[in-house]
Parts: sequence; structure tokens; C-alpha cells
Amino acid sequence: MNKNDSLAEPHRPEPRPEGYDPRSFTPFAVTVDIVLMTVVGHALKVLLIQRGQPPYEGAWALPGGFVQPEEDLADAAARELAEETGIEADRARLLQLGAYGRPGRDPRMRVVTVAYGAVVARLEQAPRGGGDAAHAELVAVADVQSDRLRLAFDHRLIVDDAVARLRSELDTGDVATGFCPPEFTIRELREVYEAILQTELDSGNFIRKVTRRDGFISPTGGRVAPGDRGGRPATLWRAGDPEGPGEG
Amino acid sequence: MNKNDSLAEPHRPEPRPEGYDPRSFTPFAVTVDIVLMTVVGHALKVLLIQRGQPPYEGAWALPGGFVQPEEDLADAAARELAEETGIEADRARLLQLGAYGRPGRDPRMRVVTVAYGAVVARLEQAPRGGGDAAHAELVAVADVQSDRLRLAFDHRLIVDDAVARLRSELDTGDVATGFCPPEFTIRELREVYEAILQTELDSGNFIRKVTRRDGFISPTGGRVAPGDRGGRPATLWRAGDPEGPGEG
DNA sequence: CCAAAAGTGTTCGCAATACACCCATGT
DNA sequence: ACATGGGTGTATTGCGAACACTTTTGG
Repeated sequence: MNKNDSLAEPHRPEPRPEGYDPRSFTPFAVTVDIVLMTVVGHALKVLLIQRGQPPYEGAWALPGGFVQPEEDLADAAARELAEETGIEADRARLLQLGAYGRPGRDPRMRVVTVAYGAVVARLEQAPRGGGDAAHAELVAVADVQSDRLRLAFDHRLIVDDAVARLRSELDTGDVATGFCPPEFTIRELREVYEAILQTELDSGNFIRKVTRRDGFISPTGGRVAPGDRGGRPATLWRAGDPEGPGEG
Repeated sequence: MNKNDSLAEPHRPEPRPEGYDPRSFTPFAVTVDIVLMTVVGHALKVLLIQRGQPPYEGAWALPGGFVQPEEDLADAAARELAEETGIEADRARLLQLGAYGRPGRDPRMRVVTVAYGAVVARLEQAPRGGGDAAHAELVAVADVQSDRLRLAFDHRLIVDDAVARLRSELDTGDVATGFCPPEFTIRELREVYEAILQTELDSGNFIRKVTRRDGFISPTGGRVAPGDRGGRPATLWRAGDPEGPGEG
């Protein structure tokens, strides 16, 4: 607390209000961690990788890796996403969640990680990326939050924050359509909401709500054939404005 | 995009899904930057420091500094706040805004900064901290956003993000009371809203709105004498629940 | 008594909810 | 005909905006 005790501070004589002395700093490792989320059936799932070596051997961890020397944080997130899952950034929506840097969060070294949420359309099974045989799996968020799974580092915290952020952005942001394929029915969109919020929503009211929201979704003109048991064919929609920015 | 081209990557042979190889990483400088915000009169203000040396000599910058080796990010923010402004963390509300790490954002070196918003009760003049004579000033956010002031690094972006976040948290979070002293009238609280949102709010409706919100404010029992021109005396309030967590 | 500021009541319109109802299809 | 799912109409309710009104003070 007191700025006069200078125990473990390497080269930092005193505070510099004009910024800092660029020659004297303690180096950190900076990584990005990806919270890849998708909705399968009635469950929100997150991609985790089971660790095969210490620390936290056997525990589940978020995919991630080092930020490269000449790379922006968002670019690093996109690259790690592609490398570790095979999903190119244009198939996912990335949003920064925040930075996590508690000392000791990685027992090996001082690491600050910047967490990114990645929203992708229904993945039925965990993608295999990078050409390695690590055990990646799409895990229900409920299993994480009920402590049925042991998560490495502070990744439980990061997942909790990601889910909270996702819920809060559902009604205001454009995140929800990211869980749907390029063309989708309102039923699919509603099931995304229901999986994330863990509630049942009234179909009719939901239709009005999302169609009224300006610039949120727009009809493609197409329709989709009903299922085996009949029913009126559903309208197809895409994210964003009719000719607006997005799917062009 | 292809993991086989390894051009500018120093010691990173291939992606490691189990996390990363702790021996091979590129070191970053990690700093915290503080967006100290306060409401003075009808204006939202932010604390900036005029730089006396290159780069960005003469431009205005956010206070901030390096994260220490054994320090959490939030602790670093609290320490920098105290060192550079003399404001102890218990007088301010700190909230993490996000990480900024574009390559080249600091021409001297690769720096990732974690920005923190700090909300404090009315500061009439810029606090002087740290024992140095740097020129610190409380600047109207309007002056920043109208480009009347030149900001260093990507600090304009950070200020914009901070203000946007502040506005969005006004209606849901507890930020607003942070701009008020420990005991305050609803008029003071309303003036905070008006300064931040740049609107006029109906007094009567505002009273109902904030008093109805659960756990937001509670009466202290005290009243305050009216001004020179008379008027009914106002009730005094404090943040949080009656005996709840906060002011005790 | 009048002005000023705090706080309450009253009305109106909008938006969310509940739910009935019609539409288009398969069997 | 009937079941099934898509979509609209309608009544109710709760909340916020606008604003009139009451309360409590100073001059």
C-alpha cells in the first residue's frame, strides 16, 4: 500500500505521472483465452480442453495462447480460435470480456490473460483443431457452474463472467444471432434465448419482440418447409438490416 | 492463417492446446490506466495529465503505471490512483473497463494496458499526488470528445469507452452514488445523472425512480436545511441498503 | 403572501405479458 | 378431420413521462 516500501520492485524508483520510464518495467506473459460458446439443443455449451500435464493435469481449461509480438489482442484471439478449433474468425463473433491477472493464477509464471467470448452457430461436436490429439469437448455451462467439472487456473471465474455478460447482452446487443446459422427461423432464435436464459418464452410475443427491434433481423424472402408432423412453413431471417452491414 | 507458416513468431513452434509452453513467450509491459471521473457542476470531468516529454509531448494522458510483479490488476489500479492523485481506493469505486494492446499504441515498446474507471465524489480541483509537479487537470469530457484537447496514445479511445460504459451502467448499476458524498440529497444524485446523460430530468419522477430501486439508496434519517431562497428541507440519503453492505 | 424547492397524485401512452385465435401445412 | 407449428389480435398490467398539486421552508 505504501509507495515507500520497495521490496520486490526491480527498477522502479518512484511514480512517474507523465506515463512511465520505458526502460524499467517487469515483463509479463500476455495471453488470450477464448470462451467459445454455442447452443446445442436446450443447453448453452462452452469449449474446454482437458489438460494432459501439470499444472492442473486432468482439469479442463479454456483454449488460448500467447499474444504475438506484433499482434493486436483481438487478432490474437481470432488466431487462437482458428488454430485451436479450426473456426475462422468470420464464422464467430468475438467480444472482449476483460483482463485477468491475479498473481499466482498460473503457478508457472506471471501471466495476464485477456479473455474473449466467441459466439458460434450450433456446433454439434467439439471441433478438432491444430492437428494435435488433445481432448477438446463441448461442455454444458450448467456442468461447469454446478462444479461437476474441475476447471484449471481461474477459468471457472472467466466462464462465469462470460455467461453473465452474454445474458446481459441478449436484450440489448446483437449477440444472439451469432448462435444461429446465416439463415434461421425465429424458432431457432428463440431456442437460443431459452437455452441461455434457462426459461420458456412465449412464441408469439417473441416474434413481435425480435421483429420490432430495429436493425436486428430481416427476412430473406425464403421460407422453410415444415417438419414431419406438419405446421405452417416458417419465414427465414438473417441478422442485421435488409441491405445493411453484415451479410451484404 | 495456416499454422505451418511461422514467420515472425520467435519461439513458438506450434499451437499447444493444453495451454502453452511456459518457457517460450514474448515479454510485454503491462500497465494500468485510470479514468478518474467526477461531476463538477453540470459537467462530467476526467483527470488528465499533460505530458512534459516525448512521445506525445504536450498532449494529455491518463494517469497510470506499471503493474508490479506480485500485484493483482485491481490492486495496481488502486495503488496508481493513490500515488498519482492522493485518493485512497476506499474513496473511489474502481471498475475494470478492458484491455488495450494494439501494437504501436506506445511507440517506445509493446505495452498492454488494463483500463480502470474510478468514480469519485465531486472534486473541485485536480488533486496533486506523488510529490511531483506534473500538470494534472480535471477536464470536461465534452472538451475531450469535441477534440479540443489532444490526447496521447489511445487514451481518447479509452475515455470514450469509459464514458459509454458509465452511461450504460447508470440505470442498472450502483455507479451513480459514487459521484456523491457519503450523505447526499436526491437533487445531488439527479444532477449527477443530468451531467452524465446531458439531459434534464423531471425531479418528481426521478425521486420515485431512485427510491423504488431496491438496495440502491436508503434514508439516513437526517435532513438538510434549505438554501437562501427557502424551500422545503431535503431528506438525506446514503448508498446501499439501510444496514446493508457499504457504509456500515 | 409569495417564491422556491421537496415530494406526491394523476393521467396518459407505450411496451411487455398472457392467451385466444387464425393460417398453412402433413398425415 | 385433425394435429402441429407459425404468426396475429386482443385484453390486461406495469412502468415511465408529463405535469398538476401539496408541503415546508425563507423573505
